[in-house]
Amino acid sequence: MKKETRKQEITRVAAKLFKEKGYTAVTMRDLAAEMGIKAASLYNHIDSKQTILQNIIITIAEDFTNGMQAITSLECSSLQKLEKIIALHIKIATTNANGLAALNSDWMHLKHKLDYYLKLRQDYENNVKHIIQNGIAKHEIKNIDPDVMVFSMLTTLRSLYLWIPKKEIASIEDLKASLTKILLTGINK
Amino acid sequence: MKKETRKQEITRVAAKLFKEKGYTAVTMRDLAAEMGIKAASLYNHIDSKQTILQNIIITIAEDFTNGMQAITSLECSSLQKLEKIIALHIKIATTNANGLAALNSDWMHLKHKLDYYLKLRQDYENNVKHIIQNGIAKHEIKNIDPDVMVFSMLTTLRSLYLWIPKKEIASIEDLKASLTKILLTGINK
DNA sequence: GTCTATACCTGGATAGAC
DNA sequence: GTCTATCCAGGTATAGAC
Repeated sequence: MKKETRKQEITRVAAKLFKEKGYTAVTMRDLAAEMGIKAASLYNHIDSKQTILQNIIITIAEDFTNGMQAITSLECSSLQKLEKIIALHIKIATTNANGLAALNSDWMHLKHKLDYYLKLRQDYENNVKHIIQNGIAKHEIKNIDPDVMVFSMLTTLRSLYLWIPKKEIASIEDLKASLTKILLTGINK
Repeated sequence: MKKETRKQEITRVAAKLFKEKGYTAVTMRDLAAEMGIKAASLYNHIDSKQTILQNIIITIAEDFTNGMQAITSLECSSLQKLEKIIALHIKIATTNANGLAALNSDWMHLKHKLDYYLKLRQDYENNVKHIIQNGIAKHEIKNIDPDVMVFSMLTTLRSLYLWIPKKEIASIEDLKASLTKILLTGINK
């Protein structure tokens, strides 16, 4: 593990504050105080508040895109692919819960890269939908409105960042098992 | 339907803007412009930006609390109660999607009533959990970690406001049916 | 009920010393 | 790499005329 650069440290601390109060409500003075320095000093390491947000969000969005690319190229059933998607979300939520919060709550405050983000997000959703549609066609998945399935599954997975930090590390595997059961087989006995 | 007061109109328009940009990013000038008046004029009808947020959030939180109270006092199975909860969320999301957005994204910016809101929210979650635990005890519901079930179900339902405005009014009943199937019986055939 | 004018404060960001 | 000092834009809110 390489030593964290000052820029990375700022990005990490910013993500934590963004999660607590939201991008707009966090001031550069707040961020500086949390780092133990003055606001002006931040600008030796970063260009602007906006680029901090950009770095946080785009990094994660690309992580999801890469993860999805790996999954779609797998030779396996639709249900197995959905399982891999659940695992992908759990992994990213475990690694970077604060960044995910910013992605989920503050993406609309992106400036230059807003369109790029929206495209990555749309592509990702389309991929999930295609997997589900394939599963329906192959009679692996119940014939329910695929849009509702995508919505239900992705909103749960996208909210994991709210929840995972409260769990013990050891129980992440349990969470994965429970969540897979709930999302893929339902709770009705 | 009574005619909307100016205060109600401000609250409604504010909720719409809060949904788009978040509470902190919306200025009183933005709100005034959307109303076609000047910022100073708003203060003849409302006390502060903060009380607008408060009115939006607390009204909805109390709607949920009242709805839950009605459900818990019903004499029916746990699954039927969960179905009623789904219906409650769909109803409120249909009636007031913008207000729900503020509740979900901006509750942390409440000042005086933050603790009150958090209590209502916690009580609500506890009620859902008890219903599920009862269902497990009576073998109506699979024996999966009830916390994960509550999380999965409520995060989906809490996000409905993002989704319902995109649907046709006529398809709300379809949505309810699909969502009930997905949340209560899963998608695995 | 809305306006203009304005008070007062806090935000992001820069300049230049150390 | 961090500091102090500062700029200036834009925020909430009030006073008082119409």
